[in-house]
Amino acid sequence: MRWEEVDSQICSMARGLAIFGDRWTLLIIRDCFRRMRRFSDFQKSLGITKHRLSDRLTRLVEEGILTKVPYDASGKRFEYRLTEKGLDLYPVLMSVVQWGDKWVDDDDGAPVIYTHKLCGKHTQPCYTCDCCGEEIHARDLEPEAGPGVTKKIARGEAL
Amino acid sequence: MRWEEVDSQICSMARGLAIFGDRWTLLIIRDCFRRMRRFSDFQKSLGITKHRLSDRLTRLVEEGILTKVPYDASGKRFEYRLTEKGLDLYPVLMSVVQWGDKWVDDDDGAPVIYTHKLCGKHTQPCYTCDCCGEEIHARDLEPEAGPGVTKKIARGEAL
DNA sequence: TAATATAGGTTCTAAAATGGAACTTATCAA
DNA sequence: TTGATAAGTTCCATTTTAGAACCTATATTA
Repeated sequence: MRWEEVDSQICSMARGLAIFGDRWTLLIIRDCFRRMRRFSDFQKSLGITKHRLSDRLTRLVEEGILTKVPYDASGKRFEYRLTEKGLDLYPVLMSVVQWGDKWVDDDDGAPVIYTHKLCGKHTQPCYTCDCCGEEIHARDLEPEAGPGVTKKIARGEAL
Repeated sequence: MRWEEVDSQICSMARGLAIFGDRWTLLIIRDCFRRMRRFSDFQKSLGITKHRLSDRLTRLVEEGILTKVPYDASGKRFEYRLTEKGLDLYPVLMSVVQWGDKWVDDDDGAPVIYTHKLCGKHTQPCYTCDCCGEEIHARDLEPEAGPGVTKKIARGEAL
């Protein structure tokens, strides 16, 4: 299978990764969360080639994760800003950061620590059940077919 | 910059993505969480070429995310199983799934829904502050330099 | 006003990664 | 003993990427 076809899987992970699961894309989004907005800033930060960067930004705009906003009088220079769809990637980034803090640490500890603006304390955000509030670890969840599958079966779209 | 060099950044995200932030790797890990363990099963599930799969599995074993366990008398056929380091990627996968459920839905709804084994209810796991328990959204956290940066500065390793 | 710098790209080429198919070696099952 | 299955490896054509050079329009400086 070609990588372009992975989004044909009935799987939210495959569909998500088809958009941002390649080299560089999530790092560009990381920089957006760091308030970076301009072409040249991304380029300096990442060391990615202009060609690649241009390609990735175009795709992120097409996918509705970034918007292009003109920032000078000419209207021909643009900033790239996270949309709501892009901002919603925050948990994805934070979970990668937390895994990295724990497992690819170089013995100095986390490069960045976080204060929760709401409660004012240093926080280690964690994944919890929205019903009981308990932290969720691997295998704590039992999956079953959801409407995205059962509706298709009901319509006779075989699986 | 070459992709291989991204892990030189003092950034847990870059270091994590250097390991699993390319095509296929996270989908292989997804299949591991679905209890898939054998070469041919991964191949059927993903449609990836054997060459690519062999390469990715080797790297995941090298990185300590999977272990290779012989499963027959000959000791020459192996299963691939998640290590603790691999199991810890669960929040990464779940946050991608949740984003996909919300944003690349095809109007039928989530392909998979989850029951929390502990409390027995359907759950939408969410990111919360470990101090106050409130859900965390984009921009709710204030980042500051952590020991992974300050210690390096103290040792005179410029940034 | 001319020259230079900066931003945001595009075009070109060589190198690296990928996809697809064929081949290998060893076990298993009929 | 024949064929099927598992777990790969090797080879080659195609696609993607990195790096550099080039382009165009505005902004700044001399």
